[in-house]
Amino acid sequence: MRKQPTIRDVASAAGVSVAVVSRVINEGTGPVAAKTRDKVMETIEELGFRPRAAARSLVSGTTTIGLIVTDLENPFFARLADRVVWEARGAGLQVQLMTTQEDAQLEREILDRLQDRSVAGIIATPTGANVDKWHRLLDLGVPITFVDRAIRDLPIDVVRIENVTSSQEATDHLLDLGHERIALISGPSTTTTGAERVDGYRRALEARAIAYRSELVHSVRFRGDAGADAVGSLLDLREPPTALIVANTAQVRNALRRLAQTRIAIPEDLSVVVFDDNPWTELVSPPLSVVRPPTSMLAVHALELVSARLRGRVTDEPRTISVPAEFVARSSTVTITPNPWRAPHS
Amino acid sequence: MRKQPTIRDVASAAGVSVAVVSRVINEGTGPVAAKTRDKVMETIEELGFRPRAAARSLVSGTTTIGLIVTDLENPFFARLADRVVWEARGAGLQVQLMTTQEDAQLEREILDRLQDRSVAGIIATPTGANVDKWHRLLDLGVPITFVDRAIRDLPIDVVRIENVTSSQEATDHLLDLGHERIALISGPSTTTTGAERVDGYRRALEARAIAYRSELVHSVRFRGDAGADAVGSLLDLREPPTALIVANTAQVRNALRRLAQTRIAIPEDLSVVVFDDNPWTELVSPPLSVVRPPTSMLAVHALELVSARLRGRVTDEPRTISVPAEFVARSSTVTITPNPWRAPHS
DNA sequence: TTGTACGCGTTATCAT
DNA sequence: ATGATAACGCGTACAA
Repeated sequence: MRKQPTIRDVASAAGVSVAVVSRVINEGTGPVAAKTRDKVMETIEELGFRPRAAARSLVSGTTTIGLIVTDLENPFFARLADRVVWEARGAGLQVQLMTTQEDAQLEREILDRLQDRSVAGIIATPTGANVDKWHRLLDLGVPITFVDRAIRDLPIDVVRIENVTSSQEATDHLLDLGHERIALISGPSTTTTGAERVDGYRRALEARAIAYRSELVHSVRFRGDAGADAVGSLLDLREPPTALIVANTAQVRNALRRLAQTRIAIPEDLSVVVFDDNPWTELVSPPLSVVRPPTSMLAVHALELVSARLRGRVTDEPRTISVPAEFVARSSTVTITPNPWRAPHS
Repeated sequence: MRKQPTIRDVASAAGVSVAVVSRVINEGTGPVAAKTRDKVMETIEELGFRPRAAARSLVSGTTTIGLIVTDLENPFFARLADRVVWEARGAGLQVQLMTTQEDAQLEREILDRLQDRSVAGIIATPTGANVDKWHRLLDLGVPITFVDRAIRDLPIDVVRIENVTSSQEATDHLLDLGHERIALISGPSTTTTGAERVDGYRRALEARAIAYRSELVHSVRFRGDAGADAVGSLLDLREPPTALIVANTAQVRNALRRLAQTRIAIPEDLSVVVFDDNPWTELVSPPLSVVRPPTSMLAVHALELVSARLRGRVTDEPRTISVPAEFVARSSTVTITPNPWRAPHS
């Protein structure tokens, strides 16, 4: 259990002053004789000296950015986090990852903690609450970028999916196949993703003059098993849907599990489209038609935004970058057929 | 862009000394009059003062532990990370998450960085390299716990799965079903998980006096598409296997994808068992028989170990905790049948 | 080119 | 109960 050598230890061991050692470490900050530098480098190596980040960030700034996602079990966020970490490395930034578990109170604590750590920037998927905390961080000059979701009236950069278009496209696909009773399971209407996907769905319907039926639309929470419940009530409908769009990434698994427990055949009885960028969606049977969120793109853009503000001027207007999601038609969606499983009801 | 208030700002605003403010913040470190404390608390609230972690950790220690996993795209690690973060919160610890991408060089950098940050402890899935760095950290008195994998001859706590038993159990299951040509795709033999799972497989075979055939065993890397390649060469065998165990968590998806691209029917042509704790394994068709790693348990134990060393005496011998994995039989494994798809070859 | 000395924000020690 | 002040480890004007 040896004590960490300090810059002073190195200095005295090398027979120079701390200033010289400092200049050797952060090359370019001042002149150092080649010979002296070699000597210093050597002793640094020998003693295994490493400048402590804490002391360093006390005088200079931090090179750590905070990354806030809801939870890592959602493959969408897992991949997002993975990409952000990777990209950050390229930019010489550390990443402090935190998860809100979709809990506003937990998010509060996280934001406090990030402030304590004096992070240089934040990339987050906000719960929607804690506007005061966001304002405080903003006020402190911390560059912030929201990913996936946004909060209204907050001057913060946003990188998002083109939700309306994506949802509309998915709905159109089903309409093209002849479906009219199309169900939608989306996120909470308080979130931008939840609301906008319902909006896109609605527009697609309107364009074909098909009535919007509220009993077919479920805006459910991300946590819990609400996706399964929604499927349940949809199937219990007197006139069940012939197609289903699961636009709530976090609830895709639950919805599918519930479907698997019934006698419903996909796609014969029910065509299904899900919002998910998960490799498993093509491994299930039948392979699922999906709206694939451009996860990597979101990560890249988000990091670019904070990174830019980190270096550049902060006077810029908040920017919003919308990335289109790709619709991938697979085998879970087919032309509407007379619904055999509805027979028993009649 | 306001500057953060310091403890001095609070002190002068409240008309007291910094010492008092400090004592108010870390209650219990010294006597403070109730009246004074209220006054100080009030100004702290008013100014929005928060003690900076950097300055704090300069004099005291850190409350941050480093968590190193290979990558977040592997659901196993994603879940592990999620649980560790959660448990850590309960213990009042922050988590600094880093990913090695299975790259030894990257791991080196990460370990350096963790040292720079003066982390209070480390939980890691080591690549197997950088023994010198681990030794240094150990030497510095940093409590370390390895999860899932271990490195020989390093006095470090380990939380692991009972690999030999798990693998043996999976193999036994297939043997019970009458299979004799059982293929195994495992991790690199340089990793404990890779080697031990082959070992368990081997023991099961020996117990039934069935010859071990090396052409049926593939120890492949975690990264890349080696799992698919392995499946390819197994199917190209003159005498293909009738059963397959994919014991390489990271390669399960690739192996299954490759399988899906062929005309092989599961389980009719090939019984399949995979090591995976992923919800999707029961959503595919047929639902897969799996060896389910007790991910949450691993996380809990790992945190307990570092947490214990953090507070307690460091003199203890390194401990190893082995957690059994649960075998879940589903529909992808059946009694061996005459192999119809082998007919064309004969 | 090199060294000295101070500041960063906090905690802890010792007087008062 | 409170206050002054010395660390903690590093960066950096400024002096030599």
